Amino acid sequence: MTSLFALVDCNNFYASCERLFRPGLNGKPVVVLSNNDGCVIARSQEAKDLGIKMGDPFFLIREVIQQHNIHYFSSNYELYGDMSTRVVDTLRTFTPHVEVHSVDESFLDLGEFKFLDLEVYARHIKDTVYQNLGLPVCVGVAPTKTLAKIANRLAKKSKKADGCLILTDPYHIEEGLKRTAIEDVWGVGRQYAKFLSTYGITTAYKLKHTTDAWIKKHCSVVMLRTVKELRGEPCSDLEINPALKQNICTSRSFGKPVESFEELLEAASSYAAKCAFKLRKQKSCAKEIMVFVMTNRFADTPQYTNSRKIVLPTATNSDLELIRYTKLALESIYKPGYQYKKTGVIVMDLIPDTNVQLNLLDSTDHGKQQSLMQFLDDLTAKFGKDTVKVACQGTQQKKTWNLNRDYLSPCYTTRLLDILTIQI
DNA sequence: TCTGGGGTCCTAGGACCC
DNA sequence: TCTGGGGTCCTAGGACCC
Repeated sequence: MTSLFALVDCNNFYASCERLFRPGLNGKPVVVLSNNDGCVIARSQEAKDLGIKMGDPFFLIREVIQQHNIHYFSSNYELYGDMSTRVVDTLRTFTPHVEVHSVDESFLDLGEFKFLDLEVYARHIKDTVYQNLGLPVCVGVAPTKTLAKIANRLAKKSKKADGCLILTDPYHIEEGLKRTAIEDVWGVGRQYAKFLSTYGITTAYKLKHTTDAWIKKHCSVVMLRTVKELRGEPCSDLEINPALKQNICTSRSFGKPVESFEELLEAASSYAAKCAFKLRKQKSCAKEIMVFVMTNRFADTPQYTNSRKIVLPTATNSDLELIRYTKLALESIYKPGYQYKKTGVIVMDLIPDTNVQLNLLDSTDHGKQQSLMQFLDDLTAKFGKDTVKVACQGTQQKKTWNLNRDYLSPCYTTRLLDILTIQI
């Protein structure tokens, strides 16, 4: 009984989403920028062809952008998240066995379909997503997830494949691996690619034919799994119900440097509230909280980075509680006179919210907190985020520490309420 | 002026126990 | 003063992914 996986991957996902609602941009170069419009995180094919690289700082490529009339957007995660959900909904009409691997990639277990004409089936998936949503995807099918990744990549690159590639025939697998550079193998990062190359292992094919003993000795058990997957031996199953997160982190770089404690606290409190919201969404409570601050490592100014972890007396997912300890932590690491660039809040040691053990020395009324947060979440669901918040998150509309998002597209598919509010 | 954010998994080494 | 070895738990840090 051999296994069979499909990897469905949206092409240039963020750029494609931006283009959906601006059909005039079809065929034109488009890039999407990271938070604070810092660097390029997505490119349309035309932008790639112009030599724009992933991670290129925006300010360094301004000239190229103007010269070739490249269209650029601030990242609009509301839009991408919504489109992502719709893609997955479409994929689930093919099989319930879908692993949402990232915002633009899903694995499908096609084990039950191996007697179908896979070529036809894969193309049907691709065409259906395009018909329903207008988003182009590529489909790679193979006996393991690692091979499906490679099939998908070849499907994207090869004109002949035209977006769909079935990699099940042993001869085709070998040929595919020969055409895959070592750094393009899933699980081989920059460090290992460099290391393996020094031993002449420069392709997926050569990696596949390296002995287990050598891999174990020089690499890791993780790499060994990758090698086995290249040989067609599945080491990773579909994860349909993802495990609850073990840590949740919310952090941002500031639009402008921040010096005052008050502003830093506004930002950190907002991130703590965001963590609390994410905790409630997965029905967890945190037993520890960590707050960090850092200055701009690229700037020629005095540098300072520090963090403080606090073990909470009672596990919680309340905005108020987490903000209280965020403030304590921040007070203990804040030093005046520095230009802070970033702060963040990480909640750790998460447990199900039904397993919270009360602490006798803790005087907080947790029942009251819980109903307050439920009420707050209801308000948010009804009226949008930040309808109600804790005062130290700040009340000014435009905060100095806010993100720069100067080139934001409208949230076409969500945020109806915002649009209404503006019109009123 | 301007360089992202949010995760996972594994390993090594120290502390501690018996 | 000499002085073993194995197990567990925790933490920090590295590598990777998208």
